Amino acid sequence: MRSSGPLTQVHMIASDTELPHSDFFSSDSSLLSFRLSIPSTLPKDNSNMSGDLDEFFRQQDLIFSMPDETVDEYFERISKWEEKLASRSARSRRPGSSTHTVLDLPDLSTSHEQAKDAKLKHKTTHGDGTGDAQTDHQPTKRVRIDTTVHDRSGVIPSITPALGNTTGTAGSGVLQVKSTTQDRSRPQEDPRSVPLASLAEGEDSIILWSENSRIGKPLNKATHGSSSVQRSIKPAAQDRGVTGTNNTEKDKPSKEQAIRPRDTVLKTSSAPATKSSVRNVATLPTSNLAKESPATKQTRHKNSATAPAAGPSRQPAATASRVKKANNNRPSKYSMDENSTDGSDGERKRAAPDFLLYPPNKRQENETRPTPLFGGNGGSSSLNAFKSVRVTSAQDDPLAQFYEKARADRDAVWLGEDGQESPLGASEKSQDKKGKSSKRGFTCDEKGPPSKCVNQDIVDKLQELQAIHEARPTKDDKWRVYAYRKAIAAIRRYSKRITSRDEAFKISGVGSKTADKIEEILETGDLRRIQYENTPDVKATAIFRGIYGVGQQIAWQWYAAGCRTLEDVKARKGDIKVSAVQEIGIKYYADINDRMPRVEVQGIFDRIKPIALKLDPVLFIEVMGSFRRGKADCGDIDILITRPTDDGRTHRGILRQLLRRLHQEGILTEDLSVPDDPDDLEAVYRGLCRRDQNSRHRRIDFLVVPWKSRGVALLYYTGDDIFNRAMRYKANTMGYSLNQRGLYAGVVRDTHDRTKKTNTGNIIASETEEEIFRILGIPWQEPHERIRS
DNA sequence: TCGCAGCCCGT
DNA sequence: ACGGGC
DNA sequence: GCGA
Ligand SMILES: O=c1ccn([C@H]2C[C@H](O)[C@@H](COP(=O)(O)OP(=O)(O)OP(=O)(O)O)O2)c(=O)[nH]1
Ligand SMILES: [Mg+2]
Repeated sequence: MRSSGPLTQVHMIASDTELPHSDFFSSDSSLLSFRLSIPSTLPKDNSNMSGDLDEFFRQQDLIFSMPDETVDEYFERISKWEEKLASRSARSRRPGSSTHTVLDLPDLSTSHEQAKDAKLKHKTTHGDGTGDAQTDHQPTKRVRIDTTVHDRSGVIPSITPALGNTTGTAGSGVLQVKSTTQDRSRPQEDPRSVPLASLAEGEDSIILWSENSRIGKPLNKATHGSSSVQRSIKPAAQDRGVTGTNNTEKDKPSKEQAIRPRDTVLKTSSAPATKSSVRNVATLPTSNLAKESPATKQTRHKNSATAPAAGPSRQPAATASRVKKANNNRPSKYSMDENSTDGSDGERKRAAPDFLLYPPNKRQENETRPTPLFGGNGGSSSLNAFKSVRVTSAQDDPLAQFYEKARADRDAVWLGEDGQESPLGASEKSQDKKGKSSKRGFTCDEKGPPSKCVNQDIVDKLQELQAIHEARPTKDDKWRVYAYRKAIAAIRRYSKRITSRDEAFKISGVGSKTADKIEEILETGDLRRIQYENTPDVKATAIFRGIYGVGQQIAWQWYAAGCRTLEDVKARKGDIKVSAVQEIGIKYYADINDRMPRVEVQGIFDRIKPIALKLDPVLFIEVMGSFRRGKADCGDIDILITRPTDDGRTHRGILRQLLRRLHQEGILTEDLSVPDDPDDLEAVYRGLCRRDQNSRHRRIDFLVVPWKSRGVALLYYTGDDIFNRAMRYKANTMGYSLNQRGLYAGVVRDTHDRTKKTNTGNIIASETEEEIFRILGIPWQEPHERIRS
C-alpha cells in the first residue's frame, strides 16, 4: 500500500469497551474521532470470535489508508485529545462521588511520553505493558488508545468504535466509512484508500460511529479481552500482525473483564451464528456490570414494591383473568399473558410490555365486549366520543359502521372510579384526573398545552437527551430513543410531581437509568450528560433531519461533507447530493416542520371530501392519524379511502382521478411519492397541499385500501405509532402477525431474519378494529385512548 | 440476555 | 439493499 | 433504555 503513494495504513481494532465519546466531542474539540459503520455481517458469524482478534479484524478488512500528510495531524489531534482526557478525567473525579472514570490512555507514538504519563496517572495497573509504547519510534507510528470505562456518570459510553469494512469516502471534515456487507468467504479486496481531504476545518473532526456499538465488546472478550480500542497507524500494511500481537499482550488492565465474558462467548458460540449469538456475548465492562447490578436488583425491588400495593386489586384481576381469545389462541410466548392480558390488571402487569396496550383506566374491563359486529347501528359510543370532538352529529358519522361497540361504561371507569385507588395505584392511574385537565376523552392529553405537565422540567431534560441520541446513527441509540419516547410519555401522563428516584422508578417505562437521571434533575436541576453529549453534530444533523427525505444517514453524510447549516446544504457544500424530494423538503422546510391546528385539517378535508365523493358517492373517505385521535394539532393530514363492494364495484383507479382533481384545484401542490400502481385497490400517496392560496403548505397522505382491509387499515392509520408497534409486537408474541392488511395466524418467520416470512400465514381478521382488539386480548380503546407517545 | 412492527416508495 | 417515512 |  505504501507503494501506492504517501499512504499510511491505519489499522483499527474494536474493543469491548466504549469510548467516552463525549470527550471526543468536547466542545472545543480539536480531537479526532471516528464514525463508521459496522458491516451487518459482522455479528452473524461468530466463528471468528473465538479466533485471534487480529486475524478477525484482518478478515473484516478493517484497514484503510490515509495520506501521510494527514497522519501528522492525526497524531497531533490524538495527542491533544489525550491530554484533554487526562485532565478531564482528573477533574471529573469529584470527591465523595461514587462515580469516577478511569481511562487507560494511549501510548502515542509521537508524543507518547506525555500520554503515557497521563495514562499511568490514572491507571497504575498497567504493569509492564507499556513496552510497546517505547517501541514506537520514528519509523513506526503507532497510536494506542486503551479506554476503560468504569462508570458512566463522567463519560457517556454510547459508542464503541468497532470497525467495518471500510469502503468509504471522505468528506472535508468527516471520514465517512460506509459499511459493505461483504461476504467474508470472498477474498478481501485491498485496503481502501481513504483520502482525508480537509480533515481540519474549524470544529471539524473525523467521526466514526459504529453502527452497533456493542459489536466490539464480544470480539475482544472472545479473544484476549483487550478491552480497548487500539489504533495503530503504521507505514506498511504487513505490520498488522505485529500490531495485533502487541495489542494482545498489552491489554492487561482489561483482561480481567475479558475473562468473564469469554466464558459466555464460548457458551454461546455453539449456538447458531446469529445476531443474537453475538448479543449474548456482549457484555458491559466489569465495572459497569457491577454498577448495574444494584439497578437490576432495584428493578425487582420496584416490582415488589409495587406489588404489595397493587396486590390486592391485582390478584383478583389475575384471577378474573382472562378470556383467552376464544379461538385462534396460539401457543404464545407470553406465558402469562393470560392473566395480564386483560385489561383487568392494567397496571403493572408482568407479562409483557403490555403496559403500552392497556391504559390504566381500563383495567376494570375484563374483556372486549361481545359486540354487535358492525352494524352501524347507532353510532357506538366510541363513535360518539370521537365525534364530540370533531363532529356534531353522531348519526351521520361515516365511521360509524366501523366502530364496533361503544363502551360507555368505560367512561365511568375513567372518570369516577379512580377514587378508590391505593395511593400507589392512584398515582399511576390518576393521571387523567390530575395531569390534564381534560377529563374525558379528548384530552388530547398528549401534548396539547405544551407545558402543562407538573414534571415538565424533567420532561424537558429527558427530551434534550433524547434529541441528542436521535442524532446518533447507531442502533443502540435508536432503541434508546425508543425507550426515551416511552419513558417521557409515561412521565407526561403521570400527574403527580415526581419527588424521588423511587417514585420515578415505579412508573412503567421508566427504568433505573432514567430514574437516576431524574434524581439528578431533581437534585441539581440539570443533567451533566446533556452537556457531555451535546456536541456540534447534534445540532447540525438535527437541522438536516428536519428536511423531508433526510434521515440519520443522509444527515451524517452531509455533515461529513462539511455542511453545518441549511444554507450549506442549499449551496451543496461538499458536493452533496440532494434528491428531488429533499429539494422540496428544503423549499418548504418551515411549513413541513410546523403542525397545524385541527381546524385547518378540517378545512382542507372539507375541500377534498366533496371532490372525492363526486368521483364516487359511495366512497369512504375520512381523516385518520392524530386528527382521528382528537389531537388539537396535527403534523399532517392522513386520509383513508376505501369503498364498499356490495354493489359489485370497487374504487379502483379512484386515487389517480382524485389526485388529478386535487392538483387542478390547487389543493395538492407537490408530490413526494406516488403509488406504484395508482390503479391498485391498495395504494399510498404522499404530497403537499394547502387549503388555499393563503394557507401554508401541509403534508398530506392518502391511503387507499380494499374494503376487506378497512378494519386493520383504520387501526393502523389511527395509530399512534407506538401503540401500533406495541400491538403488533403483542400479536407477534402470540404467534400472529398484524399489519395494515390483516391479522394473520400461522405466520412462520425465518429463524434468523425475522421480518422475513417463510409462510405468510392465514388472515383471520381485517374488517373491524374491534375483532383485532378482541383476538389479541386487548381491551377496546377509542382512538383518543390509543396514545402512547 | 434478548428483542424492540411491518410495510411502501425512491434511489 | 438501503434510506426514509408512515 | 426498558421489560421480561
Ligand atoms: O412509524 C409509524 C408512523 C405512523 N404509523 C401510523 C400511526 C399513525 O397514527 C399513522 C399516521 O402517521 P403520522 O406520521 O401522520 O402520525 P400521526 O399519528 O398522524 O401524528 P402527526 O400529528 O404527527 O401526523 O400511521 C405507524 O404505524 N408507524
Ligand atoms: Mg398524521
